[in-house]
Amino acid sequence: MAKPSVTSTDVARLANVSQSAVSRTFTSGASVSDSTRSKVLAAAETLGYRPNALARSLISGRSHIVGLVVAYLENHFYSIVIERLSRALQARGYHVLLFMTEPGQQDKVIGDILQYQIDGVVLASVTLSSQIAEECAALGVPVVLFNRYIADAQASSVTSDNVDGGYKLARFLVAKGFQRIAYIAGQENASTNLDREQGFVQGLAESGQRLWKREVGDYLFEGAAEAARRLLQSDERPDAIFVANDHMAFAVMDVIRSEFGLRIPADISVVGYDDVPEAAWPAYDLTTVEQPVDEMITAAAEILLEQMEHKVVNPAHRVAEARLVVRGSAG
Amino acid sequence: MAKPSVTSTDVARLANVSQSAVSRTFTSGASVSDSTRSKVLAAAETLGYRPNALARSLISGRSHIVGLVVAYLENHFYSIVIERLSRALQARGYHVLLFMTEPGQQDKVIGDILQYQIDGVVLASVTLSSQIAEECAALGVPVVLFNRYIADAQASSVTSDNVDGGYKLARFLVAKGFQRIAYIAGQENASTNLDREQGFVQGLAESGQRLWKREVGDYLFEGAAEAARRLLQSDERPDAIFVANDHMAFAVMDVIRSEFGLRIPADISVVGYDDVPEAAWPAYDLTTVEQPVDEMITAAAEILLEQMEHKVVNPAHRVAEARLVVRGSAG
DNA sequence: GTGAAAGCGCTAACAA
DNA sequence: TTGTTAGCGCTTTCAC
Repeated sequence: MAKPSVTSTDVARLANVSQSAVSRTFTSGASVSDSTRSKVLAAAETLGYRPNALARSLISGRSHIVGLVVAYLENHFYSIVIERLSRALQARGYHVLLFMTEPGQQDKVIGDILQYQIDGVVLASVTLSSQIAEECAALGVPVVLFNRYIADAQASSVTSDNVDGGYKLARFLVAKGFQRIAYIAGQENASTNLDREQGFVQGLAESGQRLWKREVGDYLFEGAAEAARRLLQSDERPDAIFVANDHMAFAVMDVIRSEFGLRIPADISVVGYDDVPEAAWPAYDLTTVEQPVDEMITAAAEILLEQMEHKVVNPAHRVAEARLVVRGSAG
Repeated sequence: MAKPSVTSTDVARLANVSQSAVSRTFTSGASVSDSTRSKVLAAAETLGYRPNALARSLISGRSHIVGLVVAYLENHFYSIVIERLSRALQARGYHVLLFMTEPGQQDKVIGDILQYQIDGVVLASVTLSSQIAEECAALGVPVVLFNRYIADAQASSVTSDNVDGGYKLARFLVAKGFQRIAYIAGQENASTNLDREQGFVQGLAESGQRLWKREVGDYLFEGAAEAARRLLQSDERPDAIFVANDHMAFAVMDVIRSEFGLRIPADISVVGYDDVPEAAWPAYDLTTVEQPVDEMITAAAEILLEQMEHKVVNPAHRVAEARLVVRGSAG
C-alpha cells in the first residue's frame, strides 16, 4: 500500500501493448506470443511492476489465502503445525492468514475470516466450537479440522488414531506391571482427550484394570502442574501417570522431581502424547505416542488444495497411525 | 470464496435503499440516518451479508493485512512472538499473513509479500537479508525489524539491549569467579549475536579476562549440541559457557549432562539468552537474560500502527531493557 | 442524508 | 494471438 503503485496499465503503455496482454503474461496458461511476453516482462521489470493480488482475487473469485485458526501456541505442537502448514501451502501458491481466538469468544473470529474471502480454513485447535466449521461449510468454504473432528459436520478432518494411541500406552504400562495408573486429562470435551482416554481405559480393561485416579489439566501447563500436585499429595501415590499431551507431561515431570523429590521412572513413571521435539530431550526423555506431524500436514494440505481447486465439497477424513515411542520415562 | 456470495447490492435491494447506503452503514464515520442504518442492518442480517474485505481494500488502498516474515519456529521465542503480535494487531483490526522463508532463498518471499498489498511488514528473523526491508521501505510500506536492526535502513526496529545483556552476563560470571569462560555463538553475522558477544567480551575485558574458547552453533539446536561436544571433549574444560540463546542452551545442557555425565552447575555452569518459558522449567532452571516479549511486541505494534495509519515514514527504533534472570544453572 | 455514477486493478469473455 | 469491453464488490465524489 502507500506509494502510487505501478499498475498493469502503466506496464502496457510502456510496452506498447494492451492492458490485457500484460494480464495474460502474468496469468499462467494464457496465450501470449513470446515477443509480447518479453516486451511486457521488460517493461514490468523497469517499472518494478507486481500484479495486485487483491484485484486479481476480486474477479477470479479465489484469494489464494487460507485461514488458520489457532487458540494458543504455548504448546509447541501447534507452532510446528503452523510452520509446516504454511510451508506446504506456500509451495503451492497459497498463504496463511492467522487468526488467534480469544478465550471465551472463539466465534468472534468467524466474521473476520469470512470478510477476507479466504479459499479455505484450517481449524487447529481443540478448543474451538463447531460453529466456525459449520458456518464456513455452509458458505462452501472448505474446512479442515486439524487434530480433531466433529461427528457429522460438513468439515474434513485430519487426526491421528487417538483411540489406538491411548490403547497402546495402556498396554505398555500394563505390561510393565504397573498397578496404580492415573490419568491427567486435557480439555474434557475435546475429541483428542475423549479418544485418548477411551482407548486408554479400554486397554486397561483388557487386563482387568481400571483408572486408579483421574485428574484434569485442561491441556494447560499450569493446569497439569496442579493436577499432578493433587495426585501426589495423598499418601498412596500412582506408580504411573498418563498425561494427555507432552506439553502437560513436562509440567507433571517437573512437579514430580522438583516439588516432591521423586525420581522418574524409579519412583513413578510418566507417559505423554504428541512426541513434540522436547520429548526427545534427555532432560525429559519421555515415552509418548507420536502424532506424525509431517504426514498429517501433508494430508491436510492435500485435502484443502483438492477441495479449493476442484470445489469438491465431500468432506474427507484421514487418520494417521499412532506410533508408540518408548524412551526412558516409564518402566 | 465459492457460493454465490451476498453483496451490498443484494442488501440494498432488500432494504429498499441505494447500494451506497449499505456501504455507508458499514463504513465507520459515514453519515447515515438511524432509520436507514437499521433497515440496512436488518436486511444484512437476514441475508448473512459480510462486506468483502478485498473489494474494500482495492479501493481504499489499505488491506489491513500485516505481513510477518519468519525463518523458523523451532525456537519457541518466535512462536510466542507470532501469537502475541497476531493478537495485538487483531485487536486493532489487522491480521497477520504469514511468510516462511525458505533457507537459501530468503528474498523470494518479497514478491509474494508485495503482491498482497499489505499495509506493513514485520521481519522477525535474524537470518533475513536486508533486501526485503529495503524494497518494502522503498515502496512506502512500513517495516519493523523485530529483534534485529539494520544500520542505516529506512526500517524501524525493536530490539532488546543485547550489548547490555551480554555485558551483564559477563559481569555475573566473572563475579562468580569463573576463569575459563566459553561462548557458543549464534548465527555469526546476526546483529543479536554480534551485540551479545560484544557486550559479553567487553564485560570480561573489564576484569582482565577474555573468551577462553569460542564455538559457533548458528542458533540451531543440533549446531549447539555439536559446538558443546567440541568444547567438552578436550582435556581442559570451560567452567562456564554463555550460549547465545536459550534454545541452544538447552541442547548444550543436555549434552553436558547426558553425554558427558557432568553436573550443572557443580561441574560446569551455563547461561543463555531470551528467557523463553522453558528456561524456567526446573529441568533446566537456566540463568539467562530476559527479552521482554510483551514490551517488544507492544512497541512493534505501536510503531507499525502509527506508520500505517498516519503514513509516517520516519523509522523508529526502540530498545527494551535487558534484565538478568538468575536461576540455578550457574555459580 | 441520500442516490447516481465513476473507478480501484485486475480477469475473462468476445470479436477481430 | 491480440485488443476491446464488461464487470468483480466496494468506497467515494458529486449533485440533489
